[in-house]
Amino acid sequence: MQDLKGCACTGKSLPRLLRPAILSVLVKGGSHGYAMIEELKGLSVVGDHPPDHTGVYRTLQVMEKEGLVVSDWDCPGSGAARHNYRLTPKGKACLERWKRTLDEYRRTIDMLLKSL
Amino acid sequence: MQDLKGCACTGKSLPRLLRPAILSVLVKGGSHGYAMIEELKGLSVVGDHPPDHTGVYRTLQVMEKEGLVVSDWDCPGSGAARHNYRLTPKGKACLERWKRTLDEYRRTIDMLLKSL
DNA sequence: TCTGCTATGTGATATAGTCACATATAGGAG
DNA sequence: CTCCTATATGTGACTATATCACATAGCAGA
Repeated sequence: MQDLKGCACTGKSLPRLLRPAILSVLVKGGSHGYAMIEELKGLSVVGDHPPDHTGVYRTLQVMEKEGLVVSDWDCPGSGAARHNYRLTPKGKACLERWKRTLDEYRRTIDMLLKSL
Repeated sequence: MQDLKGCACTGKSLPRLLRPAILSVLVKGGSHGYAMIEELKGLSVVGDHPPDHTGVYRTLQVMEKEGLVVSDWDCPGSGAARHNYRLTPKGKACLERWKRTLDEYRRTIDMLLKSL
């Protein structure tokens, strides 16, 4: 399959949840940064503490360099131009890998909670 | 109670799991770095990927500066000297806070898994 | 003496996320 | 026309967390 070595989705570096959250929005169809930020507010990553918008834009840039997403410019007749993102096959593979990783996280957190 | 503002245990900065893992070992009784590392191998934070030992020592130093743990030197007749750590009341408060935070993480991860 | 286990640590680097700040279009209120 | 709000995107500097390479020291057994 794809080369995911060193990618955060392998769980190598106990990641935060921004990357899988972005992937979960994109898998439902292409979208742009601002719309994702609005959706992530609804998802509410821990309490009422949505992720910083700069982190979302920056993560999208990094994910594009890594080949997980591709983008094109959407210049509507009215309103600000926007960057439209779509998942690549590599991005979909990354997403599948995240399912396992998140499941492992959940089990680890369960173990921790039991021993606290 | 204690001033935990800005402390990672409030969940402010989607943390990794090293701090609560260390607290979970210490709450069972005082211990030293090496023993904690051995226990954390058993806990296996994600797959078979135990935390780096330098991170544990460094985190303990930081936690001592923050007043979550206190230490004294244990110089046994034979073997290398070791740093013995115990939880402080502030450390116990931090631990209690972590329970809520970890529970929130688990719920967030559950939500994410459902939407992937 | 050499190896391995116990036990502790520093220096440099990498990664992830936050805070303050900057830019631009467009619509409505005053 | 100006100000405010919403939409939309970003950079620079900083902080927090974790990893990699490397260093040290006691003691036990081959």
